Amino acid sequence: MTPKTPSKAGHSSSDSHRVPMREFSRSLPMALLRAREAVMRQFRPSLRQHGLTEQQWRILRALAAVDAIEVTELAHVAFLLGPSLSRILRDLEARHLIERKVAKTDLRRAVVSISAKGLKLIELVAPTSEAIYAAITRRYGARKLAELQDMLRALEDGLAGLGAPEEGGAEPDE
Amino acid sequence: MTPKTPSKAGHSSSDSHRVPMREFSRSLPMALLRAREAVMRQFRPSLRQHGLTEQQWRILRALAAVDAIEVTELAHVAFLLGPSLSRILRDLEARHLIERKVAKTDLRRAVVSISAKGLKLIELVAPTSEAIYAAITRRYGARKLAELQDMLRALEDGLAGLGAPEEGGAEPDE
DNA sequence: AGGAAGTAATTAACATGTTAAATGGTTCGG
DNA sequence: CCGAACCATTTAACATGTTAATTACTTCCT
Repeated sequence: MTPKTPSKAGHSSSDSHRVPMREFSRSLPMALLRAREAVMRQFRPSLRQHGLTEQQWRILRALAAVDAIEVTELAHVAFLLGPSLSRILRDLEARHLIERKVAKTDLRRAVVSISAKGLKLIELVAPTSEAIYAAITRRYGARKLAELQDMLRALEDGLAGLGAPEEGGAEPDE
Repeated sequence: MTPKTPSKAGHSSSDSHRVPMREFSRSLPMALLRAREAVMRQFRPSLRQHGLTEQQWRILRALAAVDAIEVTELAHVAFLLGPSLSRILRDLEARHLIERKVAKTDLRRAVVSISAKGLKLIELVAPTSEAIYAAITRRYGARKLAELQDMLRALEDGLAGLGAPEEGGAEPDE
């Protein structure tokens, strides 16, 4: 039925050119990407049904947990770069899901908060989202999931200062 | 150092609005995203120095491992969606890093292969890339790294058929 | 005070992610 | 042999990732 038979178009592992490199499917970035995609694939349809992208949902959730927050701090919390955040906030504000005002003490800073409409949307989406998360947890095992998260955090922390030049410390040579 | 002192702007955990939701920083998608970003942050500067994006590098590496490959299969291997791959192949071909020709047996299919120039570029970048990977492995521990990869693959496999409707097979109930 | 340097946010420009639609080619049933 | 259904690839349209440049405001130094 499915003519999905590979093993054609030439040969299996024809290394006519061969550079000494990792097998690629075994690379850590690829493994992380694939795992994350497998997870997000579960959530995207539900979010899309409510007109939200993954990043917009991240922002709303972050806002729902606080009274108000400055843009820079929001970028940090939601793990988004400034330019992305800027565009998304413009859009969410136009949809009246958030509110924005300038800080009184520093006119450069903007303070963002979620609106009543935004809260209503969250309350609408949250149950499905939590159900999906619960299903994933059941499938993978709560214990194992916690362990995975620990290992991911350890990886992140371990790499925190590898190629990143320490500010305040002179770089030996160059 | 880091004036990352929260606990201002009102209060610490001001739950003026509170929706029953996971703490967010503890969400699996976020953990995977952060970990992957920490890893990629190590590679990007080197790739950028050679005028390559992460995805372009993925494609060149995949091509270096085979003689030739069809576009659909390449998309699968490099974990890219069709439209992205289409654009990138156009660009790489214009830079003469790859070559493309139509399949003789099926005029719809295109067959792609790496060029001599592309191979030279890979040989130029690979040493640095491998050195970075080695540094990460040392930092995190080879054993632990292998374990992490196993857990990531298990997660991916476990989620393979959760929300995806099985074609031809009825979904029992859970 | 006043200009140099620094900072917060946005804008610009290009590359990719994501879904839908279009294009060109193939296969199959009648 | 012809059209319907199907398939591989590309194009379209919009949202985000990523780095550099701008803009507006603030601080600091003399």
